Amino acid sequence: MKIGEASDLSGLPAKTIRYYEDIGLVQSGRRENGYRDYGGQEIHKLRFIQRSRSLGFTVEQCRTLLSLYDDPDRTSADVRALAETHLEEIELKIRELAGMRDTLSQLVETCHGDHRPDCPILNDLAGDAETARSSRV
Amino acid sequence: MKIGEASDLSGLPAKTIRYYEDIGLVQSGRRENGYRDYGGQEIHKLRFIQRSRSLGFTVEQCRTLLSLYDDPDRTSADVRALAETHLEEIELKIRELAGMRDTLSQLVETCHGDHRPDCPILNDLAGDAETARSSRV
DNA sequence: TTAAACTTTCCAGTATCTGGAAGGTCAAGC
DNA sequence: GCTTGACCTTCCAGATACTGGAAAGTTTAA
Repeated sequence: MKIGEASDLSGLPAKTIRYYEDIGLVQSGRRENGYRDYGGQEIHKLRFIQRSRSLGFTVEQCRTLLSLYDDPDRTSADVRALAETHLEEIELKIRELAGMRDTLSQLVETCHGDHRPDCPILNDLAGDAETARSSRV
Repeated sequence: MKIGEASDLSGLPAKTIRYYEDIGLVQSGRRENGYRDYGGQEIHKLRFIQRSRSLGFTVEQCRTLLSLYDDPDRTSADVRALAETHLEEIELKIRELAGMRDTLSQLVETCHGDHRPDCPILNDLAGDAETARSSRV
C-alpha cells in the first residue's frame, strides 16, 4: 500500500512516516515508480511507534523498544526498566507542572483582572514579594 | 557589572543572557573593551524573565509580560488573561501526562521484570490488547 | 485531455537554549 | 615583562520531533 493508506492505518501523518524512514526507524519498500510501499509488517511497526509515542516515549526510546520487541532473547526486565525510567520522568514533569499550576492559580486568583494597572501577578514576577503578598490578602 | 555577575544575580546562564539579547529581550550596554555591561535595571529584567520562565511562560509570553510591566496604562485584566491562558495550557499538559502515567504504571505493574522475554508492556505497544489484558490478570 | 489527488525530494523553520571553537582582555603572581 | 587562568567576545552547529512549503513527477477519474 502507499503512504497515504499507511498513514490512515497507523494514525501517523505521511510526513512523519517519511521522517521516521529518514532517521532509520521504519524502512519501506519502493515501487517501480518510486513510491514507498508498505505491508503488514511495516504498518505494525508504525502502529507500535504511534502507541509508544502517545505514551510519551522519545523517538530514541521507541527505537530501543522496537529492537527489544524484535529480539527473542530480550528480558522483560529490560523493557520494564526502560518503562520505569520513563515513568519517573513523567512523574517528575507532572510535579514540576503542578508546582507551576499551584503558584499560577494563586496569583490568578488574587489578581482583580479589571481595568486598573495594579497586578499581583506582575508584582510577583518582579520579585516584589511584599507587594505581591499584601495583594494576596 | 559584567555578564558573569549578572548571571549569578539573575540565576540565568551567561549563554542564556546572550541569547536573550540576541532575540531582543534584554539589551545591555557595552564597555570600551566590548564587554557587556549590566546595571540594576537589566538585572531586574533578567530576574523577571527567570521567574516567568520558571512558571512555564514561553519566551514570547515573557516578552509580553515585560511590556505589560513597563506599560503604566496596562490593565490587570490583560495580565490575568495571559496568566489564565497559560494556566489552562499547564493543566491540559498535566492531564495528558497523568493519562500516560496511569497507563504506564499499570503496564509496569503487570510486567514481571524478570529474565523471561514475555512482557505485557511490549504486548500493549504491539496492539495485542488480548495478550496484554490476559497478562494483566 | 485535463484536473484533482497523490506521490517524490529537499530545504527551512519551530522553541529554547547549549556546546564548542577561536580568539581578545584583564588581573595576579613570579 | 611575561605567563597563566579566568573571564569575555562572536559565530556555528546541534538537540527534539516534527511541520510547512516549493517544485516536480504519477496516477486516477471525469
